[in-house]
Amino acid sequence: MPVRVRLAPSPTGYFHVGTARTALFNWILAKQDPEGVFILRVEDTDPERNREEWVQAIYAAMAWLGLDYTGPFRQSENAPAHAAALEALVAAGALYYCDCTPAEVEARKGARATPGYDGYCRDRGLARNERTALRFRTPDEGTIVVPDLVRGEVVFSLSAIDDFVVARSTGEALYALANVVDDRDDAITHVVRGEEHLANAPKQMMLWSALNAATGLEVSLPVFAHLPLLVNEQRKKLSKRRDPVALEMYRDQGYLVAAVLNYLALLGWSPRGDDEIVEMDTIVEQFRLEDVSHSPAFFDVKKLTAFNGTYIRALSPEAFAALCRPWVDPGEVAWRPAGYRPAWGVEDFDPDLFARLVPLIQERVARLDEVPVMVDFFFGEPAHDEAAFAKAITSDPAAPGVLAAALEAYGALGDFGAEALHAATLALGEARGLSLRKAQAPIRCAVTGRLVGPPLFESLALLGRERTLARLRAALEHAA
RNA sequence: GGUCCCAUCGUCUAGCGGCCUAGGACAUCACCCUCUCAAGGUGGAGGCACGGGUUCAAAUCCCGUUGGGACUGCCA
Repeated sequence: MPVRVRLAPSPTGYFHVGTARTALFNWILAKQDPEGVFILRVEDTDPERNREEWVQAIYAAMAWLGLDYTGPFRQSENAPAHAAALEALVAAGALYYCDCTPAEVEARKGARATPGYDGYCRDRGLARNERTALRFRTPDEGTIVVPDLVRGEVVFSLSAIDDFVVARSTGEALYALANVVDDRDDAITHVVRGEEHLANAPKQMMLWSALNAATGLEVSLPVFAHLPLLVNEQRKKLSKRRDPVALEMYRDQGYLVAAVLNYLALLGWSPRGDDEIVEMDTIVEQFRLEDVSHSPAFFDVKKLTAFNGTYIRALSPEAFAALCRPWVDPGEVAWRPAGYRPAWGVEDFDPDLFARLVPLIQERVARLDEVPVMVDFFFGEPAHDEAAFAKAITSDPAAPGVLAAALEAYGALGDFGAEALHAATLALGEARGLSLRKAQAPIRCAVTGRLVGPPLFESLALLGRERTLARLRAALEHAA
């Protein structure tokens, strides 16, 4: 039987990195089977919380990740099937109407050892009205075994599972029911999702069987796989409210999709051998649900960033330059990080110059959003960082002499190349008893506005004699 | 409270009874390289939560303790 898996996110907020990992694992499973199918099904059955912009965010995130799927489908599209399932289940006596308000249920809970709904309306024989929700009648004793490819067989005690609601008093199906009906209709073979859903599995299995019985169908149950949670430093489940979980944010910061995917794959799983930087083909080849870790994983941005740096350095200069465009080219680009515009204008940007800058910066950034500050002095006047200026120039008694000497030596250079600049600077430093390290500091600050940056002499050569000398002069004046 | 899950360096993990004086990666420290910053190279520090079993032999199996976590909605 071909693998049929699905991602079933609800459009109630940013696309979560945890959702991305779940998507990846599902996608891998489908890829491993020549006939495998990966479905994207947006679970939009809660009109109170869903927003159209969030469903668009799901599509955008999946597109960025490059995980191809069948769909997208929306759970709301299958509403007729949900209604039919409800009807069949009622007819079969698997469901009953309940008019208890949440407050009443809460009140009766009291100090009972097993809270939750107490089955008050089970045998009241209520008819449907505008105040009745539909509950599923669950067995009071016994156990149910959830087959889980990650954890083995998980045994649940039925006494702790209360009669849960499957339809609102408005008649609309709730997640509990809709999810099962959709999985059945989509012929899902493996339900692969986060561990927070583990407790839902026995309910879904019972519903699935009841549905088969009520409809005379014999659709086989899916097998489950509950992935370890992604947690924050406090070891709490990553939350949309307090943790940086929006996938979009990582894209905005200049993380490469390949790096993100590679890192995500390592959360709960690991490739054979000592290399953690691996191609997706290798991951698809080696991945097994049985090998997935059982314990929660901390989403470590530092490690992700290190991976990203590795991926950036592995890029061809051309590919790197192309990926940098949203951050450096003020002209028309297809996409730009939220809230970001280059600090320089279209007329100041020179793509050819940027191409020549690439070798100087590619190995110096771990994220694409670090690029602008490395190259800004090429496309505009250096930012006036007074703290840097004070440190490298004002507070250094030798600085004015160095700048003046550089002005003279650089002006006299026949060839304004990096090597010549290097030699000239070395010489003017030696003349003052300064190491190159000391001598380059005020020059770097005068020309780039910063204490750190790409290699100085290559930068000066690319900047050109005229602009270099102008900035040296300006710094000298500013210092005086 | 109840149900369920989990437990190897700070972090992510390898380990599936002897190959383990526990391997790798990120982070960290030192040194080398060096015009700043990186990158790169070399080396170091750092872990099997605890207590009982089982076994000739346990990080690996069993039980318990402790500690984390998820779920417990007319949300998904």
